[in-house]
Amino acid sequence: MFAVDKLLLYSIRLPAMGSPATLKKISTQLNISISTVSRALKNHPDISENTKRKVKELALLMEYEPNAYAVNLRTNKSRVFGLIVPVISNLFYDSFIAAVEEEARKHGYSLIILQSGDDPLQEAENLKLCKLNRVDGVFISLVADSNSSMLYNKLKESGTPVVFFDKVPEDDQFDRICMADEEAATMAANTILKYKKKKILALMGNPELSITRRRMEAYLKVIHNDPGAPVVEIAYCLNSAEAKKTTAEALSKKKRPDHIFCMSDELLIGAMKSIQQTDLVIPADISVLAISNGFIPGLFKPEITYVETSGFELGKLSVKRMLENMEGPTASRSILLPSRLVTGGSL
Amino acid sequence: MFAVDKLLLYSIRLPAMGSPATLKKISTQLNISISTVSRALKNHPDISENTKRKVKELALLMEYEPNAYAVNLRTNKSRVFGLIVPVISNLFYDSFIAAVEEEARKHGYSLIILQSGDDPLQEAENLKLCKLNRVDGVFISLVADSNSSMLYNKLKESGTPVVFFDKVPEDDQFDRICMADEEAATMAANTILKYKKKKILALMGNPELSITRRRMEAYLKVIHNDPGAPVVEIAYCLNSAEAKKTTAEALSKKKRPDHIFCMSDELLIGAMKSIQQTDLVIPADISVLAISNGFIPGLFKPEITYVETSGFELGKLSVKRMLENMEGPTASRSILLPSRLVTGGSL
DNA sequence: TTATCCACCGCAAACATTTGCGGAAATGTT
DNA sequence: AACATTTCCGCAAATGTTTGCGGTGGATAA
Repeated sequence: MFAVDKLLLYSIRLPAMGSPATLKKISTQLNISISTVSRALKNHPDISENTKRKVKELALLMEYEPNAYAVNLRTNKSRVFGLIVPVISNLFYDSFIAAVEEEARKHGYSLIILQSGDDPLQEAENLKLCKLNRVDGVFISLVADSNSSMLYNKLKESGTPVVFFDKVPEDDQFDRICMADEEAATMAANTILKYKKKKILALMGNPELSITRRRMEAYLKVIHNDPGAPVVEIAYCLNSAEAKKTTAEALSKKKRPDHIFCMSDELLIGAMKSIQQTDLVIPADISVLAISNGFIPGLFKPEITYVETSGFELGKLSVKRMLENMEGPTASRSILLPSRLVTGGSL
Repeated sequence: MFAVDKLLLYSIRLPAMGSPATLKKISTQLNISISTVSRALKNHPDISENTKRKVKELALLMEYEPNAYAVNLRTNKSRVFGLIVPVISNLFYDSFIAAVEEEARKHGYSLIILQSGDDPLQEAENLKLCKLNRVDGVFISLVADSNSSMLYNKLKESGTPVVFFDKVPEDDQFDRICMADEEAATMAANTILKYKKKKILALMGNPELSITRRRMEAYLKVIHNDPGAPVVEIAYCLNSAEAKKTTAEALSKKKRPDHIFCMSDELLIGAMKSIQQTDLVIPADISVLAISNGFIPGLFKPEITYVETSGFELGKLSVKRMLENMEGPTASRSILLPSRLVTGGSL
């Protein structure tokens, strides 16, 4: 922590001389070889304690920090993950990102974030950017009609692990981390059945996505299995605005629904906007149930009952899986994150 | 697009042999020097069209992509920006991040994202990570009691531009991009004065932050300048929960406020939760005005009137400023993003 | 014929680091 | 004293790319 050779201290042109300190600069100051400095800094047993001490002290003094690029070039590792999402500004993804960042940093990894903006071309470009930046692994949630399968196949073959999350490919030869969609939808359906509703408006997302199909099928399966099953009207909405419009139309019909199911936060927002524009009272006139990340439902009065899909948890799981991949090659796995019912006052 | 020498085609062990293609591999295949390949690929005038053609075709065939690390090591540029925020999962920051990603990518930059989690130590660590990753520039929004000034001074001295946004230091020798806080607060104050309110509860954020002080001072200045000024009770709340508690207490007093001003989305959420738990009607019994990113106010019924502070716009501005810095050293600047009033039904 | 010039290309250093190998000195063993 | 072992360290190659500089061969001009 102190006592660098005094003579040395004076002979050194102290801080930033040629700016960033390098192994070479340290080595010439100390009149030893570069490799010795390198080894001393990483406690290689070949180096004497005495030398180590000197080197470390000088390194501290000169504020030496290894040049990541040189290290990466040599070792072919970057300690950086790529993270590709359709959009960043989204309640689910941003909590996912937050979790990944938090977990990754604990293990010394940083994060490069790319958004694909629902554009398969940009998604492909993002994959290339990941390759170009030589990331050690990539997390990706696919855009709807993504067709970059060759691309991530190639990535995988080249030894870069790919972990899919949320919007995942059908192909089970990949690592896939997602919500237990069937379970969540089943839970939602079972819950609403208890309330003996007559007519359900079920707002579903993009029908091209497997996540939508899984949730819908599970939902319908439960409902249709019930003897006194309510009528279910399925409506596919790509975004909040469509959900709002669809809801408004449904509510203005004479035989309006007495329950609305929303398979995502986005759709919930749209539905609520329309409900708020009527005089209908929740839950007396109409009840609402959603699958949600948990933030939005709590903003309304009454708070909306929802089946939780935690982006944060999913993120932590994804990192865990990625780290397993970093240890060495493993068989691909599909992991489902269980969900739970959070009761508000909307039923 | 075709017609690689046929002989060549056969002599090449086609795709991934030693996996990633390099200049060297191309050069040996073609029996020319590495430098020629390098120059051919970047259209250096010294290289004949013929050679260029051959090189490019083979490069395509072998799926050559330059190794970013080697390039960075050589050129000392990474084409990566660092972006440090207190938290990612936040309506303001995530739209900011989205904008920065979008703009940065247009100019060939990628983004490394770090969150400091309101911890000055982690903020310092993040700064170090940026240095370590040799980013070409860093965007940073400070945590409350941040004291990393030496750190970003050092970064700046070492030639890495730093652009502060939102939560910026007092020191005007840095680039600072933020909302026109005075203007926004003044606008909010002037707006509410028209409504002849008696008692205002003003929810303010962390008093340690200059952003809070600026907004508060401007707000109070306008109010106190009015002859029939309403009483203003200032309450500092660090988060949504505190805002909720504070509001609840205020509303339960006999002389309850007839207007609530929230200087941020977070505080608005807390306030609304408490209002919703009463029978008070907005705007008849109590009116609400916020400074907001724009998403939250639209969720309520009636929609909350707010002064907009767009994270998205701020992001675009920040990148623009950063790119100016990339051109060469410039004098530090402070940029204010003007705000506008968005009228809902809460007044 | 010789000087000049241009078009084209290769050599080698440089960037910062890691690592296998080998070597000198010091110490230990007969 | 001769040999073996251990301790400690340096040499040099390797990673992939960029770039200043120098060199070759051919054409044109003097």
